[in-house]
Amino acid sequence: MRNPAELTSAFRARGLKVTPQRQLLFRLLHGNTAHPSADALYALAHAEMPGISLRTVYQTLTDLAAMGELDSLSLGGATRFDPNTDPHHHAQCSRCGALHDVYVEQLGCLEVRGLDGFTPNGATIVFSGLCAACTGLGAPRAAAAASEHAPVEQFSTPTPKEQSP
Amino acid sequence: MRNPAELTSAFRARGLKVTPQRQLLFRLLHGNTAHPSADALYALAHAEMPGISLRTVYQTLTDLAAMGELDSLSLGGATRFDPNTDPHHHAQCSRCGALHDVYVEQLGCLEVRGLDGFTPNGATIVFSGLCAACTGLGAPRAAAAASEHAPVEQFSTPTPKEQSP
DNA sequence: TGCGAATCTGCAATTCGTGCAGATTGGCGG
DNA sequence: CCGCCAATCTGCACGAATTGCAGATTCGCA
Ligand SMILES: [Mn+2]
Ligand SMILES: [Mn+2]
Ligand SMILES: [Zn+2]
Ligand SMILES: [Zn+2]
Repeated sequence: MRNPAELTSAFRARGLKVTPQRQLLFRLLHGNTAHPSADALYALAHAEMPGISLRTVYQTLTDLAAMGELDSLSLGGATRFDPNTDPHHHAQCSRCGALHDVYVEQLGCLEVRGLDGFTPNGATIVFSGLCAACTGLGAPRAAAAASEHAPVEQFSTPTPKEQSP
Repeated sequence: MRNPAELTSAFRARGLKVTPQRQLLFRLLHGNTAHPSADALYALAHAEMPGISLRTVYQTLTDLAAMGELDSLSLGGATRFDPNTDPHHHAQCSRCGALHDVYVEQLGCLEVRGLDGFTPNGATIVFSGLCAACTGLGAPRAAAAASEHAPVEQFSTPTPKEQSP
């Protein structure tokens, strides 16, 4: 999603008002890589603005998502919001639930069977496993971890050439 | 998941009882490719056994999933259950919500960046688009259809050689 | 500065499940 | 075939995550 200043313009342009509640959320979301839930954002927002309502957080997140400034992820449990709208995928820790961005290339080499008649418009990939912090710790926390038959695939990692943000 | 007769043995073996409610659900689920929600199954079950409780449907689905006889899918909205536990992926229609099985090969050729420290255990792919029945019809029904920035990738389809079920 | 549409906030209502407790029943032992 | 009792079932309360409402406020243009 764009920065707070740009969002301010974008909102005004659409006839939407720029309230202090919205400005706070713009700020809390910009560059946020935690993929927070509405509740998590409410906690952050509430710390800086005790009077803000959870309802307003939901409303603003919905608006931003509708404007394409946020992606929303339904992975079981509360919906998580993502300010990073670049095409990318995710890796979710089955123990702590943390979500990390993952960039996947060469999607074109996949051989897909069963799409007969279905017109794909995009695909979402979610890797499941243990995050760095949880590796080595006990079993998964959530119930939905009955993954005994999960295919342990191996994925190639491209040469880690420099990145230019 | 296994057939009703095998499940009956499996349940008895675990000290679990085989009640008429469970037998009915075994039958309704076996070979079911609709990826039904608990509610949908309850509707089917209720037609044949008016007295069955929704609670029992939930309970049985949970048990079957825990035994690895069913996979459960959290894709937003109600959890969907899948008797097909072979490793596979899904294509969901953004208009009617229908889910179709999709088999993906060559996962190993994917170049994945960002998994630093994360230990992947498996991946789930969900293709989004329009199913055969909905192709040509209006826009998506559900709200979560703000997919203006969805990457329209192209996937290769392997030679449709015969299948031997 | 004023006004009115857009917002905000608090709370009721929904949707999807899960926790409980009392009434039933499957399945083994006698 | 009979009885027992743990495993189940059913109905309902409760909880989490959202969404619908309505009255009180406030942003932003005139
Ligand atoms: Mn992301
Ligand atoms: Mn399936
Ligand atoms: Zn973790
Ligand atoms: Zn469809």
